[in-house]
This record gives sequence, C-alpha cells and structure tokens, in this order.
Amino acid sequence: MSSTRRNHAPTLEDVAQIAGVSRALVSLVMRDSPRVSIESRKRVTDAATKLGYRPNLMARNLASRKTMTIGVLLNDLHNPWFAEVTDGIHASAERHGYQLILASGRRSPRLESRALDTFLASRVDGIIVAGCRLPSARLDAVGAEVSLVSVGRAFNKLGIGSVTTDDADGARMAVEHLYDLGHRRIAHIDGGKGAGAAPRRTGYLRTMRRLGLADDTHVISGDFTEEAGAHGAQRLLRGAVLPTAIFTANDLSAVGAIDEVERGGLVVPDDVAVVGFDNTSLAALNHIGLTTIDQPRREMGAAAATMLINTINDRGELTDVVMSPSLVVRRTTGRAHT
Amino acid sequence: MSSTRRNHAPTLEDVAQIAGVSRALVSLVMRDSPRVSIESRKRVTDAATKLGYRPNLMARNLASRKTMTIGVLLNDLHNPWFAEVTDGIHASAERHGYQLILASGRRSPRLESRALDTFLASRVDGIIVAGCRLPSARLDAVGAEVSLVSVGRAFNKLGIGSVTTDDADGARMAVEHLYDLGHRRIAHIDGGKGAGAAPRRTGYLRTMRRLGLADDTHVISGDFTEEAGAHGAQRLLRGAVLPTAIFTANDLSAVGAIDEVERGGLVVPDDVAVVGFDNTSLAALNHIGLTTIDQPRREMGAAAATMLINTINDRGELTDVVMSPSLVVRRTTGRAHT
DNA sequence: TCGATCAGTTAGAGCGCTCCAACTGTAGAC
DNA sequence: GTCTACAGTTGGAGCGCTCTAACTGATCGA
Repeated sequence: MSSTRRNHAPTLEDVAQIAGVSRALVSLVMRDSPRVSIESRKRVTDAATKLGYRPNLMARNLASRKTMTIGVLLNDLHNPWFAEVTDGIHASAERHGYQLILASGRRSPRLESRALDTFLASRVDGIIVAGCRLPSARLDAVGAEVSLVSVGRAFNKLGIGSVTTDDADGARMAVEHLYDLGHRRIAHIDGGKGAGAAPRRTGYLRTMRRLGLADDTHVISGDFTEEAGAHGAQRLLRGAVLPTAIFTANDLSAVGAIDEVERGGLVVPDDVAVVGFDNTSLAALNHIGLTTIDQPRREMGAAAATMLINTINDRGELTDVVMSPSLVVRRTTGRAHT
Repeated sequence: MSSTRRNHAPTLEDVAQIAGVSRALVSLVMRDSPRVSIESRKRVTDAATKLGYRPNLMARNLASRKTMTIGVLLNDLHNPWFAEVTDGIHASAERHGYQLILASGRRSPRLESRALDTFLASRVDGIIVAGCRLPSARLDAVGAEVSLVSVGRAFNKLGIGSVTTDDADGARMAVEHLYDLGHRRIAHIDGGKGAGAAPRRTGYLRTMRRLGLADDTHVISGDFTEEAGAHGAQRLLRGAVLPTAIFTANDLSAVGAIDEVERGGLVVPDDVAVVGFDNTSLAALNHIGLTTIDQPRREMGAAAATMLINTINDRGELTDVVMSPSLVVRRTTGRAHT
C-alpha cells in the first residue's frame, strides 16, 4: 500500500480549527455564501488549500437532503446514439449546476433495473433513461419516487416525461424519399420491441398504403443490431421478388443490410437503395455515407435534462415532447433503375 | 408536481418501529448479517417491504467510510473502444460487488479534471481512467488520495497502476504484415499526443528501420480522429511519391484515410493498403472490413478493475500490466501491386 | 447451584456536513 | 443616549446510517 495515502481526509472541523473560525463559517465559504467577510473567506480558503480539504459529498448530500446529481441510464454504450444524447444531457445539466452519474444497462433489462435501484439508493434528484427497455410498470414505480424522463421512447403517462422524435413521420420521410426516386418495392427491416421501433413500423406501413403500395409492403423483423440488418437483407435477397429499396429501423441495421446486399453481388444504391434511421456518427462516416433520418440527438438529450431539472425545482411539469426528424440524403439512395 | 411523490423516504428508524426492534437490528438485517434470528429477520424484511424501505447510500457510506464504488473516467463516449473497455470493467466490478459510476471527459482535459474532482468528493474507493489525456502530475495528485489505474496509457510510476497493450509491438506487427505483402513505402498517420500514440509511432519507426526501409519512413501527424485520418491521407496523395500502404494510429483514422483514398480515385487495398489499430467494433463492421491490430479491450478493462479492487482491499499492488496485441487481417490489405 | 458461554439484541456515539435560531458588534436614526 | 437594523458569525441539532461494547437470557458443564 502506498504509505503516502492519507488515512483520514481533512474535514470541515480541521479547516475551521486552522482558520480559527467555526464549522458553520467554513461551510458557508465552501458554498460561496455572499454573507462572509472578505478576510474570513480568505482565512478559510487558505486553510482549506493548505490542508487539501475537499468537501465530502456524502455528508453534504445527507445533510442537505439533495444531491444535485441526476442519474442517466444508457441502454447500450456501443451505439453512438447514446453518446450523442448524453452530450446533450451533459450540456444542459452543466448549465444548471447538476452532475451526472452514468450507468450502462448493457442491453439487459435486469442490469437496467439494478442500475435504477442504485440511482434510487443514491437519492439522485432525478433520472433520465435513454432507449430503456424496462417494462412500463417498473418505470412507473421508479417515477413515483423520483422525477423521471425517458428519451427515445414515449410513455404518455402522468409522472413520466419523455422526449422522442416523431418516429412515424421519420418513417414517412424515408418512404417518400424512396418513392420520389422511383422506388416502389420498398421493404422494411424493423426494430422489434426496441424503443421507437413500433411507430417507425407503423409509419412505414401507413405511408406505403397511402402511396398505393400496400401490395409492395414487406416487413422483416429485426432488433436494431447490425446482425439483424444483415439477416433481414439475406431473407430479402432469397425472396421471390427483390425489393429495389430497404428502409431499416436504425443505422446499425442499415450497415448490416448494405453489407449483405453487396456480398450478394449487388450494388448500393444502383441495385438496392438503403435508408437508415438516427443519423448517428456511423451514418456520417464518409466511407459509409448512409442516407438516413436525422434525430436531433443532442437537442433531445438537452431537452430531457432541462425538463427534468425544471420539474425537480418545481418550475415545470413532466410532459411528452416530440421533436421533428429530417431526411439526410447521402450516397446509399439513388434513382430506381428497375 | 406529482402529489404521489413521497416527501420523506422511510428510514431505518421507521422500519425498526414497525418491526418492533432496534435500529441496529434492522441495519444488521439490511446487510445480511448471519447473527440475526430467522423470526427477527422476517419481521424486519416484512416491515421494510411494507414501507418500501430502501437504504440510503449516502448515510451508509458516510457511516461505514467506504462506498464500494469505483469511478470510471471515459475520455470519449463516441469511440467504441471505451464502451468495450467499460464492459470488461463492469464484469470484474460486478463479480467483486463493486458499483461503477461513469463520467465522460468528452475529449477535454478540463472536463476530465472536473470529473476526477467529483469522484474524489464522492469518496469513491478507487478510480479507473481510460484513454485519459490529463498531465501526469494531475494524476499523481489524484493517485495520492485514492487508488488509481489507467487503461490505455502507461505511467510507470509508483502509486498509479496501468493496463496497456504493447503498442510498439502492435505497430511492428502492422508494418511486418505490410512488408510481407510486398509493401515498402509504408506511411504512418499518428495519434499525436493521444494515449498510446507515442509507442505506436516509435514501433513503426523502429520496425521500418530494421527492415531497411528507413528511407521510406513517413510520419504524418494526426489525433486519433476520422478527420485527421482523412487529412493525413490527403497530404499523402498530394505528395511526390505515393505510399503503397498506410498504417494509422487507430481505427477511426483508418476509416477517414480509406475514404480519402477512395475519393481520390484509388482502390483499397489494390492501390493503397490500410491497417488500423484497436480492432474496435468499427473495424469489425463488415462493410468496412478493416485490417487492424487487436487490443484485448474487455480483458484490459477487467484486468484494470481487478487490480484496482485487489489494491483497495490490500490484497495486491498497483503494477503496470502490458497485454499482447494481435493482427487481424480483413479486406483493407493485400499484395502490393507496385 | 453457580459461573461460563454464546446467540441474539441494543443503546449510544459517531460519520462530515447543513441549517436554523440566536448571538455579537457596529452603524445609523432619532 | 437608546433603539433598531443589519452584516457577520456561531453553537447545536440533526441527516440516516454503521459500529462498538455492552447487555439479556438461555444453555451447559461441573
């Protein structure tokens, strides 16, 4: 063991003693209270730096009954979407003086649930769940104890806020974009039970019907992974009638699908066009150049954090915010040649 | 505000009162002490579930003077490397009963430093920094207060542990692989001051020299980003003598470089071969198929966590662990045609 | 029968901080 | 000169828990 490691970190008491003032005064200085004289302040800060004093958050939070931190539950650290949403949360939280503690659910509802327990035990002031797969009832229970906002999945329930993109409308844009390029046989590889998958699927179906393409409708089930995209594309390639375009539930699946299509000897976008969803950094990689539906990920994160913080401070209500998606055209879509 | 939100969470005291026992007994039950009678245990747990009691971690940690949590500082949530290392840390921490709190440095030393302050204020039992860019002196100061392990960057200092890959050896493998394929003019787009960049650069230089290619040596400065890769490739394409192969400091740069090469009308790997470093999920995307140097990312994370936890419990020392890289050949390298 | 032993339980003193009410002393009002 | 006002400071009670030492009855051997 490092013998240089301090056994007992200095406390308020120690600082007070050195500075020759009361504990309460040191506490005031530490919290930047305006009603401390200049000289007292200096004596205290001098003593504090001399000792290397650092307020103990546990004690502070226990005494003040608030933590100024919000817990953020990320479903999957591997998907860039979460990193981008987190950036937005970070920005807003920082502006309001809140800290973040992150937890990864690693795509497992069990771990997600455990992380929420930890948040509750730590008495965070609020919780944001991103792309969470937990059943609604579980979130209700959590929401009853602390303010909670969900990003990427709507709940439309009192007591739980949400920030989502209009997924159905995004799907509409994707389909219409392909339609405008002359595509008719447009298939959809969906996201199964993942956050936002259902409305994207419905949006696809509805738009196809409206465009008179009901007979060309084809939904293949997936789960937001690259593998699901590849597998879905494989099934399409084996089918009797090849689609001229594929709309996938997210970017990762799109990448998987593209690969499988190319592996089958076809060219994207000439033989098969592909549209993703999310516009993550993955889609933006020039080498991939994926046409996709943009979600304002940073803004969504920021909106969620702001709503949460306002609620915590009784300056607002938890609501369901829906943001607008937009089409980003890159190189995986082009005129239909068939 | 939700009127259903409980104003005061139930405490040990409340549970004790309902169960008709002392506070201390409830505390024992909550910590699964073996010396509580079956019936007492039942009365307490019944009372606890009835009240929806949840131990307050702040209070517990304050009283017990340990937190059973380790702080993990991730430099960049956007780079898949960090997600993969975190998976390993998670696994080990879980096995030892430790919790994780994550923080993102967002590629900014200032934010990294602030996150470390929060960790210290929260009195975490130990800290793991991944890909950290903070100056050595700052980490020394932190390491003096709490056990600290760095992943991806070695310090070779007492009081700071590290888990790294043999970056120089990885670079050797990359260069030798290209050499074996007949390449001679092999350029390197480096990672500047990023973690691990220096040994990779030296490894490249040394190997080139050993292979008698000192005159073909060409280092272009970069910073581990896609843009740096693209920019580096651009400079190479404009140069008098085109290299037949590029070895980049990491996968992200490799992707940027490939794109720029293809944009210049050249074909990878026929005209220019490319080797990355890290073997992140990005390289593994079939659509990219990047030949790269694999780091055992999960293992590195797990090793760091295990070392840290052992140190915390006085069962081990902080050391510098170096893991072995390995070559993963995919589709961005092939025989030299020139 | 008596003390020793032991399982089970408890009171009480903290952990390091915040918050409140109360205090001190100086300045200004009259 | 007294009274109020106010800036600056303080003691002490608590936040919800853990931990130590001590306590209470059984149980048991001699």
